[in-house]
Amino acid sequence: MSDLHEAILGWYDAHQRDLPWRRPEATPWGVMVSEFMLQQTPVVRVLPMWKAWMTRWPTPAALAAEPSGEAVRAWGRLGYPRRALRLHAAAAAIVEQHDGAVPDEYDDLLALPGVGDYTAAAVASFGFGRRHVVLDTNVRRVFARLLAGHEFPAPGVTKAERALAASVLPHDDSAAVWSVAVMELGALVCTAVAPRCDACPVAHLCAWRTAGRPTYAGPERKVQTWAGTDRQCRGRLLAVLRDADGPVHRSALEAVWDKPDQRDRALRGLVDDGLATQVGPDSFALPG
DNA sequence: GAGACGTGGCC
DNA sequence: TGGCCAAGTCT
Repeated sequence: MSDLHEAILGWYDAHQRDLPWRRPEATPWGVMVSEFMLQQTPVVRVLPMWKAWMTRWPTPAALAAEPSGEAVRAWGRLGYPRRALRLHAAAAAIVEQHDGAVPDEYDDLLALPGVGDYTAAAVASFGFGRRHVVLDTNVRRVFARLLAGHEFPAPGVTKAERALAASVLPHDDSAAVWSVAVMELGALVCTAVAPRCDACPVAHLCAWRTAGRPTYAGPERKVQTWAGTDRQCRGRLLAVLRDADGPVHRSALEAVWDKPDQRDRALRGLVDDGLATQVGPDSFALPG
């Protein structure tokens, strides 16, 4: 094992967080649910939701047996509620196509709704111990700095970047732990803002640090807009549906957004996306 | 490949 | 205070 691997695996062994989906008793389904919830969402906000979901829906079949609207409701304020819809659809596909067992093959995982390259690789690795390159925002940033000497990776994953990550992926059964260890290093030490190089186990090997931590010079990174957007409007409307016991009247939706055109557009969008249904001339609800 | 898609916390 | 950021996916 190289210095690089020994340093990062050793650091992980000593400093990893105790997260329930990483425990030995965690099931592949538990891993999969955690990966959906963790997409673009901090661990601290996922923890309570994951526990609630695993208690209520300990298997794909349990989730698939309920209406998709219940998944959306139980998603609460985690954000990106289409993830709840897709996780529900993925559970249904697992029941129908895989006898209720989360598939262990990358290609089978990738075919599920809401599962892209990252999630397929993560579930195969962390749920089944298989060997895959796992590229999330943490891993990409760690390798950009450590191996390429850049503060941040390029906006999109490049072939060279994937090849570089593959070149350091262990060939033995430590590959999955290696991937989660690099992710953890990115989450706790090699952070986007104010990285803690003084606490980094591979600072002595880091190309970015050796180069004097040059500031990012690549293409401008996209900034999310928020206030006043359709996205904010959708969030307001869906919150009303989610917090209601049954169908709500149009007036209850009108009360939370004062621009009629935008409100109507957002509501149509929610219906088109399957996050809401119109159940009467002027009433709406979560999908059944 | 750019843009849409939630939410909340931090410095 | 508000821009930035958090284990991405889909179109």
